[in-house]
Formats: sequence, C-alpha cells, structure tokens
Amino acid sequence: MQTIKEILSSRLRAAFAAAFPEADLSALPLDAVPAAGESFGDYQCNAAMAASKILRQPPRAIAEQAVARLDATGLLARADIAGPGFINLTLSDDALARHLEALQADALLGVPRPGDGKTVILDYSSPNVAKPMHVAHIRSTVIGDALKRIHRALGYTVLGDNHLGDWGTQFGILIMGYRHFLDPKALETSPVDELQRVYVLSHQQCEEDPAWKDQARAELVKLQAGDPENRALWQQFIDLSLAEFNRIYARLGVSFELVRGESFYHDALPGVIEKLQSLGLVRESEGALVAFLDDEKLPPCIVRKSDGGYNYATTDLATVFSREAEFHPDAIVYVTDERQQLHFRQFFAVAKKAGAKTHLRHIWFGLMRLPEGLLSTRKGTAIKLDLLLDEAERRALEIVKTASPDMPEDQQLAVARAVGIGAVKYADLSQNPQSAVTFTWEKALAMDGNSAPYLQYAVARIASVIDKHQERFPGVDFMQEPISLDSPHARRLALRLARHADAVLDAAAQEKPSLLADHLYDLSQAYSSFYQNVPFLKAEAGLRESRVRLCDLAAKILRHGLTLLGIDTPERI
RNA sequence: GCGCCUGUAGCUCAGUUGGAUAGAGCAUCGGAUUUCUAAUCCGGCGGUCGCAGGUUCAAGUCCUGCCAGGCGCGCCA
Repeated sequence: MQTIKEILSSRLRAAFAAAFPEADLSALPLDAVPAAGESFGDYQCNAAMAASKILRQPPRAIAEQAVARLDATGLLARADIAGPGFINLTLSDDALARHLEALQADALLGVPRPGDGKTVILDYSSPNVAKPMHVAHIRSTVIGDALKRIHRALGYTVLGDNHLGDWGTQFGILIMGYRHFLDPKALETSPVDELQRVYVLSHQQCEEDPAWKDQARAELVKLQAGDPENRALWQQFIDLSLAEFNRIYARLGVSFELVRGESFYHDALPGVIEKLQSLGLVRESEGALVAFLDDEKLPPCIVRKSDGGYNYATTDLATVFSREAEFHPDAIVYVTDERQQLHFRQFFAVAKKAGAKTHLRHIWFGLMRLPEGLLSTRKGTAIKLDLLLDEAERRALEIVKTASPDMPEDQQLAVARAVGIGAVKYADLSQNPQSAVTFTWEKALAMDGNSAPYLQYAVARIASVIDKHQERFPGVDFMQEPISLDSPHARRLALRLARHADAVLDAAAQEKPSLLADHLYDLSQAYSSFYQNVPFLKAEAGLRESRVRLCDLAAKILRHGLTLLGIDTPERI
C-alpha cells in the first residue's frame, strides 16, 4: 500500500515530466512534503523554485504549468501556488477519509515492506562481563532494540546479536582478584558487583606490584591455553553476568536472537591474520602486525599485538566473516557510543579490502554523562540501571495509586511497570541518538508532556471510549459507518494518522527511532485535542460511530508505533 | 597538532537534509471538568539560532575563519 506522500510525489513527478518533457529534472526535490503550516494546505512541493535555473523560467510560471498537468483525481481538493512558487496541496476530505479506512482494513496499517527478503544483523547492547550495567548502557540497548523492531516491521529479517565483552586481558586480572579478595557471601547476593569489586582491587595491585601483574598475565595465558580451572572460572563469570543482564533485559523487554561474545570468534583469529597476510594487507611494524590505511586517510589498524595477542579489530573482522558465511546478511549495523567511530572506520576499511561484501554501518550515539562529569564505575558515579528502573516503577506506582485508587493492586503494579519502564525508554528514544545526553533523574523519569505516559494515556482513553461505546450501544458496529472528517480536530488527527507509514520508513532510513517517537507524540497531541474538543458518545447516531471508528484507528496506530519503540500500552491506566 | 561531534527560549530538546511568520516539553502566568479517564485541553510570556564573513531567489541548515565545550588519534574495547 502506498502512502499519501508517495502517491502525491509520483503524481507531481508525472506532472513535471509532462510539463517539461525535454528537461532533466532528476535533481529537483519533486517529493511532496508535509506543509510548513496548516494555512498552506496539507502537503507542499518546493520544486518550482529549484527548477527555475534549469528551465530558465520564473518559478511561478513553472509551478503553474506543473499544476495544470497535475492529476487531482480522487485525491486533491485544491492545488495552489503561493509566494515565490510553492505548490500547496490540500487533500479532499473524502480522499483522506477513504485512505484511513484502507489503513484500518490493512493488517500492516499501511506500512510497506521494502525489506522483504533482506537480512540485517544488528549488533547492540554488548556489555562487558563482570561489570554491572549502568544507566549509560541503556542507550545502545534500547536504541538497538527499537531499530530491530522498526526494521522488522518493514519486512527485514533482523538478527539482534549481543556481542558480549567476554574475552581479553581483563580476565587474568579478574581471576587474580577472585582468588585473593573474594567474599563468597557477596558473590551470592550480588555477584556482578562482587566481581567488579575484586577486579578493581586486583587492578590496583597490578599497578603497584609488577609480580602481581605478571601473575595476572600468566593466568590469562593459562585461560587462553584452555586450562580447565581458569576456564571454569571464566565460564562462571559469564554465567553470573549473563544471569544479571538477562534480568535487566527482561525488565526492558529486550531480547536477542544471538548472544555471541568475543570469545565465540577466538578460534577464528589466526585464520583472519593468515587471510590478511595472504592478501598482502598487513605488515610488521614495531613488532606488531599492522594494516596501513593511507589510501583511506586513516591511521593504521593493529591486528596483532607485539606480544602475539589479538585485539578487538581482529575479533571484529572475524565476526564479520563468520556472519557473512553463516547468515549472508545484506547489512550489519553496529550500535555503539561515539568514541568508537574511528575504530569502525578503520576496521570497515580493512574488512572491505579483505573482501567483505556486506554493507557495514556504524550507528553511534552521544555519550551519557552526569551534570558533574563523566559516569565512572571506578569513581562510583555510575548509576546502576536496576536502580533507575526501580525508581521509575516506584514513581509510576505513586501516580497510578492516586489517579486510579480503585484499580486492583496487581493491576496497579503492572501499569506502574509499563509506565515506569516506558518513561525511561522513551526519554532516550525520543532524543536524537547522536546528541550527547546529560543524565538527570528528573529527565529520565519525566512522566508528563512529551513522554511515554502521555502516549500510553491516550491509548488507554481510547480503549475506554470503545468499551463504553459497546456498553451503551450494544450491537452497534462502528466499522459499518464511514469515517467522516467533520471538524478541524478530526482532520488534523487524520493527517497525522496518514503519515504513520512515512514516519516508520524515515526512522529506518535514518536509523533514528526519535523520528518515530516525534511522530507519535504529534499524533497523540492531535488525538488529545480531538478527544477534548469533540464529543463522541454524546454525538448523534452515525456521527458517533464515525468518530469512534477514527478513535479505533488512532489506538491501532499508536499501539503499533509504541510497540516498535518497545513500549507497552496497557488497556487501562 | 590532526580528525569527528556539539553550540537554537530561563532549563531540556525538535527542526522533515536549502524553503514561507524558527517549534515542543518543563518552568511560569491565566482559563476549561454536572459530559467519553484533568497523567488532559485552550491561551499568554519567553529567540541577535555561539560570533564574523561568504555562497543564492531563499541559510538554524551549505562553505571559510574564529570562540566555547565534548570525544578520539598503533598494541583497551
């Protein structure tokens, strides 16, 4: 199903082509875009001004010729020319209403499936073993999960892969810490905190005591050589960490199709080096094996350290080759913070030279910091993610209890969970991923204005309207009544509903869930205004059903969009 | 030193990739509920878009130079 924007755009294209058959108009912005303001109509086209140079005619004259050939059949009420040459398009109420009815009849709500037959691997969250997840981890986790849901809605086969940090030098240090500083009781009550604690102590010892450091390195070598005792410890660290991560993922409603940490690729690393060597892509430098990227104007990329060990670039290369061989993805998308931009550009360049065919893309997001500075586990300024989620649910429960005192307690708790977690996720998703985030409790837990609870509230109110309609008018099927857009409020809402598919497409194309969140907020505002200013159940029969039907579509689309952001929509709030 | 990013209302952020009078939320001030959930709605206040040039019909958006801040720049990931 085509969106209204797509239909308008193709008709505009045809009109310009018919009006100016000899000209090359491919560089023009021929798409219809939402109008800048309500007074300018519903959509507008800005191509005439840009065409002025190519066609050597005044823009208004160009616009007039295009409009004269524009097919308005069954779609437009009017097409006006304004200002220097804007083409302002106003849909007919009838066309808009019929389009909404088509959306309502479509199981996919008019969202197209350009991704059918394509596979994307999304690499996100990827916490380090033996470190607790703190508030900064929410960004990769929640943005990655939303991107996965959005791509899936567009037909892509998406594999979410949690590329855990489960291999590397830190394990030698951790094993030493575990052997010397462990408090078994603490390990039982909060295992990851305890692993973190002994790691920090051991790390300090390393800096003060060279013998300790040597021993840590020796333990690492033993681990990597397959020593059963160290191997068992290492596995225990992973199991304990994963158990805690999974608790948090369950709270967040986030899941993965694959959980393959760095260690999964360990055995493939020597093969990667051989491949790079046989292709002549690397050479020795200062004892290390290095890929030089002068042609790409990038700094050199180390693929084997001077001590013979491998590093993250090697692992990442092995991961790409492994994924290509096993899943044949069309694209691999990494969601990490901004600090890794250079690393990804380097390793993408090496991968490409080594024959990787997959489209590799790095989606980076801004760092999260506190008003007083960076989040640091060592300085103790990091806020644990669990704590934030607890607080969000607590505050939501307070509000639920005052707003809905008659609700059964277990339902209050369920609503508080959906609202609290939703608020935290939305606070992150509604923001441009690439802007840096300063964490404040107030912002992360915002529950009014532009927030998940505002959207959830709109959905709950609609559910209530539909229930009441059934109660008061049993046997009356509102779906039998055509949608009529008889008020400015209804019309504004209708336009937002018609834009939904475009918003999903934009969010995927630009890898920005915030575009979808913005759209859903605008849609909710339009609905709330409609709700407040237009009576439904008190309206005369017929009109009443038409309005309830519009409510039903609004609820469907809001639920659809919120689900794509990973936010639950309780039927009652 | 080089590279990437950021600077928009008192605060937190949008700004459809160059389009019309720069928009929201929070805060603040005023109004709306015998009516479908007031976690709402309607309105007011609030801006030299960091600064200075440039490109053109049109610049918050592109180019150059400054200023301020963040991040990164061979053996951590």
